[in-house]
Amino acid sequence: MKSEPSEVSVDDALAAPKSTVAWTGVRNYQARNFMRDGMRVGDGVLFYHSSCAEPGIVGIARVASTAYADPTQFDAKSPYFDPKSQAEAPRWELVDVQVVEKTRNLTLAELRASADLQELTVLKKGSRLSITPVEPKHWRLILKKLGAHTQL
DNA sequence: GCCAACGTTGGC
DNA sequence: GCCAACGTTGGC
Repeated sequence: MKSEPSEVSVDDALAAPKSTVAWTGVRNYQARNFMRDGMRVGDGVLFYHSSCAEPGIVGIARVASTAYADPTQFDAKSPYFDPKSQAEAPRWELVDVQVVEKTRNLTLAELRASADLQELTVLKKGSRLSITPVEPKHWRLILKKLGAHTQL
């Protein structure tokens, strides 16, 4: 899951109550569907910093809730406000994400240089989605490269 | 700031 | 349903 550190960094998430943040602001249907249909409480998450000096995976997290309506879509003052979304039929949903471990920055350059990660969705050409699935084999490889203590 | 590679919108 | 125009993402 990508986050711009200027918005919410892994340190911001760690500093939040229970190291948990609501993953607000996803405004892409495919990414929303991954959260709504593809995630279960306890699933592992790779916390990725994007649009910054050194993009890369900076932490391990877990899905901490099932999907629910993203409140920012109804907040006229929020940059994520969606005037077309109706309270009875919210367009946008989110999950809570709990950081389990802050890791070193496994940089995008390092990911791209890894022969065994070439099929990772987020590395594919044209991949812009802020949320992409990770195959179990890639998950294991990445945790190893991160030197993670966590086993999820 | 540039720009490739998307996704969305809306006229027809 | 088509598709041009526009908007966004995100690395560089």
